[in-house]
Amino acid sequence: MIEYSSHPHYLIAVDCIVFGFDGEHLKILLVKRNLEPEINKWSLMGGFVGKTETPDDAANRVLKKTTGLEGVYLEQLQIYGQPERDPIERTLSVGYFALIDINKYQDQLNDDHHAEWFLITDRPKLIFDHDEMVKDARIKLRYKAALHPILFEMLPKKFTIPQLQILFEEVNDTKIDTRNFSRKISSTGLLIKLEEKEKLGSKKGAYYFKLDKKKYKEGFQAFVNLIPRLKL
Amino acid sequence: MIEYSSHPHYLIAVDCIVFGFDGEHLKILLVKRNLEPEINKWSLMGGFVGKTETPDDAANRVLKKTTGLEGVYLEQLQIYGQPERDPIERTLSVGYFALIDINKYQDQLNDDHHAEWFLITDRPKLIFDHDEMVKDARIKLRYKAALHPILFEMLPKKFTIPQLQILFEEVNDTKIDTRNFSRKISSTGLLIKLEEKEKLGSKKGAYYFKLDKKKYKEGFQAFVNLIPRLKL
DNA sequence: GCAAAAGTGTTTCGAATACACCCATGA
DNA sequence: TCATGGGTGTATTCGAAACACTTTTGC
Repeated sequence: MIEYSSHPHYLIAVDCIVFGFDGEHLKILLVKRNLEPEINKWSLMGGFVGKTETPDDAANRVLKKTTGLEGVYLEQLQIYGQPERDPIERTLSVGYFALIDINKYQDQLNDDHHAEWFLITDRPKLIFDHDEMVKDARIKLRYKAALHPILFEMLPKKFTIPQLQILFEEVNDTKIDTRNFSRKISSTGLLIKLEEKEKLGSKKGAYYFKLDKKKYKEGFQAFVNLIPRLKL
Repeated sequence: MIEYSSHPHYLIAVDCIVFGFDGEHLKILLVKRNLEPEINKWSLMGGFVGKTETPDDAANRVLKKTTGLEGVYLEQLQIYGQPERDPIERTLSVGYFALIDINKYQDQLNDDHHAEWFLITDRPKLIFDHDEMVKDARIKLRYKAALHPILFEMLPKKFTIPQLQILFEEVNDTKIDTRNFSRKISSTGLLIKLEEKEKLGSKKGAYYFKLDKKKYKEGFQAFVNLIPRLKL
């Protein structure tokens, strides 16, 4: 029988950076690690890739198990493979980032899984190389969001233009001109204006919009250039 | 002692898609696989990730060993992890793509390593999921090259604007207006015009240019929008 | 009536495009 | 002298950016 005899074998893990938006700030979801080493330290949600799974499968499974989320936006970041990144045993980890609507899942999260949201700008130190992963994920999110309308994945079904703008500003760490922003967003044709108004954020109230799902799918691959000027 | 007892371990490989440009066409470098299974079939250059290596290290090593190339542009593509992608034993592979100047290395390649260049548009069927990797690499190359000046990595030290334009056209599978292209390229400030002319391609001859290395490094992260209109 | 946020319109500027002719040279 | 590819200039269009006022309504 043929075999790749002498080559070493390693554990393969996945780690998920979950981004969310609460209407004001960009946040990430963290859990307290439940195994040694580094037990009870803050960590990304991770798990090992099973025998019959692809890394994508594993990431989806881990996400479902730790957070109850299913069918969310999930994208591969890169592989992390420093030989000593896990002190116990060599483990290569495939980083993923996910985008979710915080509000939709908040209840289950707090109750069932001991996961907690942190401001992206004010989060605890994480185990292993997870801080590096978060940093990379943030850069990639920014990069991607500058060209593709993925940020809608973090908003509820109904949302207002001001909310959307704050999200863009958070992700890109910048201020955007209200008038130019709303014109640009309108020109994408991705939004459908609703009758209803949101009245919590202001006296006047802001109209709700929803995504035009069909156009969203069609236009997803198109470059849209949504950010005034991408600063790196 | 702590251990991650029961989780499965796998082989980790790297596979390199090497792009080159011969002045007329975009090409990729392939080798005949020298081990079972699929021995003597065309394949990407690959190898296993050693105990003390990162995947990046392994990719560089493989590239050096099979082609003699060192210090070339190398970027991680993604991980390929279908459980059955290698029929012998589960192996996850990290795909990389490299950009090199064909002419610089052509001699060593043919003599030492049995590697061969193929037109990207006319290449043999590859083993395992390598065709998928090539397809993905091409898309990523196009995407990246639309925003970053990476294509210079495939040109010799001295090159002409017409050569550069052909390269852009090949990568993007499109035709570009000569006048607009040269203006756009000039406006980047990345090129330095030389006295010397290239006389092989035409009677009149075309001026050689070289890269302004300093500006290239500075401007690498900046978006430059080098392609007239990116068609997806 | 006033504070606070929402919503909208115009002008300016620069980049992208479309387009056509002259130049230099070897054959 | 002519065929071949190299090199350049201009007008137009479109999108990006800068900029300020009016509207609504809860308090």
